[in-house]
Amino acid sequence: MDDRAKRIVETAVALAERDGYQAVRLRDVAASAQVALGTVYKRFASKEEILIAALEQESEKLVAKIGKKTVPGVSPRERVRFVFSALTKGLLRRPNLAKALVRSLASGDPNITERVASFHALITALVMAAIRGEAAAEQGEWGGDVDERERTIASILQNVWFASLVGWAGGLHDVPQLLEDVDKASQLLFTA
Amino acid sequence: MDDRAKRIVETAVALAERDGYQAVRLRDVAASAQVALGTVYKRFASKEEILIAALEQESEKLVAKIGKKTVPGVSPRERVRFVFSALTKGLLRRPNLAKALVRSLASGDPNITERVASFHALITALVMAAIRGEAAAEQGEWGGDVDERERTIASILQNVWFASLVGWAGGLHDVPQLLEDVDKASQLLFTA
DNA sequence: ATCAAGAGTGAAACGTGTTCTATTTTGCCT
DNA sequence: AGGCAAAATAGAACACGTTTCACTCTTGAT
Repeated sequence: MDDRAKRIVETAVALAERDGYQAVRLRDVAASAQVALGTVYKRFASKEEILIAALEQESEKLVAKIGKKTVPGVSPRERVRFVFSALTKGLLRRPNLAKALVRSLASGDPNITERVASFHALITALVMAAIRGEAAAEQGEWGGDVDERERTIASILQNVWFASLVGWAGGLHDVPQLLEDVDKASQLLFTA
Repeated sequence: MDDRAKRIVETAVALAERDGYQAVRLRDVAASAQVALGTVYKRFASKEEILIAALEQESEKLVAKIGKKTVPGVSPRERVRFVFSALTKGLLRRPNLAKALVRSLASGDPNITERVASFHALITALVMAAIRGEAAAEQGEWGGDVDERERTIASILQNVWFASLVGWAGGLHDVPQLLEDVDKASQLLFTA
């Protein structure tokens, strides 16, 4: 990502953080990033793509921080709870930004499918590491076998988390509720 | 819902079915429903609200059909699979419409929170009936105790289904994949 | 140093969701 | 029937994502 692209994403993040999705007006983004509107569209195909790039950036930061050291907790359930709690709180620390990012993630825009899949993979890796009680591996770092059951559980938990995020973004429930829902799912899945 | 509102929703459904979300141009909806644009906005606050009304209508039809008789299957897992399969196939029989409706459902628009919650409640009721092996009850028809564990499982499955629908809408995976993901979750949850 | 190609720019233009206004129609009360 | 308030209408107007255009600037190969 070149300099201009970085400025564009940064600006979009700043605007989304202050006033949410609709406040990310591309004319403002361009002006504030000291770039012409055409340049924005040379770098990004749409507003969604800018926000997905922002999500990538933010989530990579978060995942790097969380995945750096071994996740605390004596059981998979505790470790998973820790990871989702850290992810959620990290993301939702800036609620307007988070809502905007979740909205893009859930937009169903076919042009960002791959990016969405990457995000899912990133979270899944983190959750699987938590289940095993390891530090999140760099991709392919550990040659070990991938336990299918663990992958399934991680994927289910991630789906529950994602659906809850969407619910939170729409005002359906608050963060403690969200974390409890994920934890209840963990509880059931890990006693199976 | 009065006559005009019905025509508006019907028209929106027809347009979404033919060419998807972006094809639901409110000027066209108004023209095709023989109504002025202002009248559309007197009935519905936004395009999302029209589509959510359509979702309500469609899902109520589906749920009525599916919930009418006792769900077949000898285990909760089988019955749940049947219900989600019926729901999914019923909804996705018109893929463009389904994508548009899922998109509205996932939009995170705070103005439709209640409607989204109703939808969730509807599905949850259906799934809980399937878990118990009953015909889906009318709300409050049976005075029985609400098993918290069953509600939790139903809610988790619904979240997995919803997240998968969003993934499907974005081209992340196909229907068999979606159904298998929900079934895998069932399998784990019901052996707990 | 020159020049062609690509990148960037500012501005206009377009499409569609949403809002607003002035006018007309409708439904109802007496 | 006459009159009035509410609802509907046609159409303009506005906001913002997106596209296009004509022009200028940068850059890298020769």
